[in-house]
Amino acid sequence: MPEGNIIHRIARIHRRWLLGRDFTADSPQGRFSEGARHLSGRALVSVDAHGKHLFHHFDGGVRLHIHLGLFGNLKHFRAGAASPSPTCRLRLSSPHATLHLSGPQACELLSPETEAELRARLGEDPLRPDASPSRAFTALRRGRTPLAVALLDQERISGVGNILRAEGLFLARLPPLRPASELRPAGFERLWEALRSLLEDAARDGRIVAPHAPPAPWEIPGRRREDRFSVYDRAGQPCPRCSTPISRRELASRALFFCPRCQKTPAAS
DNA sequence: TTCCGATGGCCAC
DNA sequence: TGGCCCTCGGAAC
Repeated sequence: MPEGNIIHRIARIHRRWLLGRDFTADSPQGRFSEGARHLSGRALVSVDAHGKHLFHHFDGGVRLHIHLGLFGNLKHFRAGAASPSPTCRLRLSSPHATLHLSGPQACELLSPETEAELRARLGEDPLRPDASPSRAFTALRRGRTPLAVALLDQERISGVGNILRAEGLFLARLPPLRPASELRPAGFERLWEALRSLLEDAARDGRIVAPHAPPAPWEIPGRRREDRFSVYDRAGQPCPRCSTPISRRELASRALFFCPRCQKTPAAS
């Protein structure tokens, strides 16, 4: 269940282990049988992540686009693969590794033109080396929509989901409900750096961990997932900076978490 | 065993 | 704005 960090992590793993390998493809679930036939027998040429989207290019110019959505899951097996679940949409197998994709929002083959159109609509991705903070700043400030809503708009900035939005705004001490147009350069710089470093750490470690979180390991009894976060999913619990109870509210049908005190003013400065 | 919510996003109204 | 899609882990019985 992915924000951009997971997508980049997957892309890095695939680049390291799978580039140049020949794959056979099938669709145990049957919903991607036609596409799998086109992929089968081809070598993986490149893997790219942009925001929450994955682009795998195979030889012969075959392009696979994957978007995991809310439920999608991509498993890797470097040796003996488990048998695929009945919902496995796409299985890619080589002697070196096997991938099982289930529950994706998108799993499709794209023409070069369609892929270009899709990518042109995506905003700056803080994890991409070609990301332009100044373009992101301009895109984010467009209109009077609340900053917290603008952050989830993948056409402005891509890769940020509901957890990173909450944690990023908290780290940058920005008021989530202020109009995005009021965001000042200093506030944006704090936000961009917060998102970039949260994403980078999470892409490396495989999960989002806020700087205020207690030290790992996370698997010890009694510890809950939300202990990794500063504000996300922590309504009513004390803010790690000022001990004010964390607020939760519904915004555009997504839950928003923030500290009502230290994310108040000095506004978007 | 059942049920519900979730790190997303599309489409119709 | 609401409905819908897709899957699954953990909470609730």
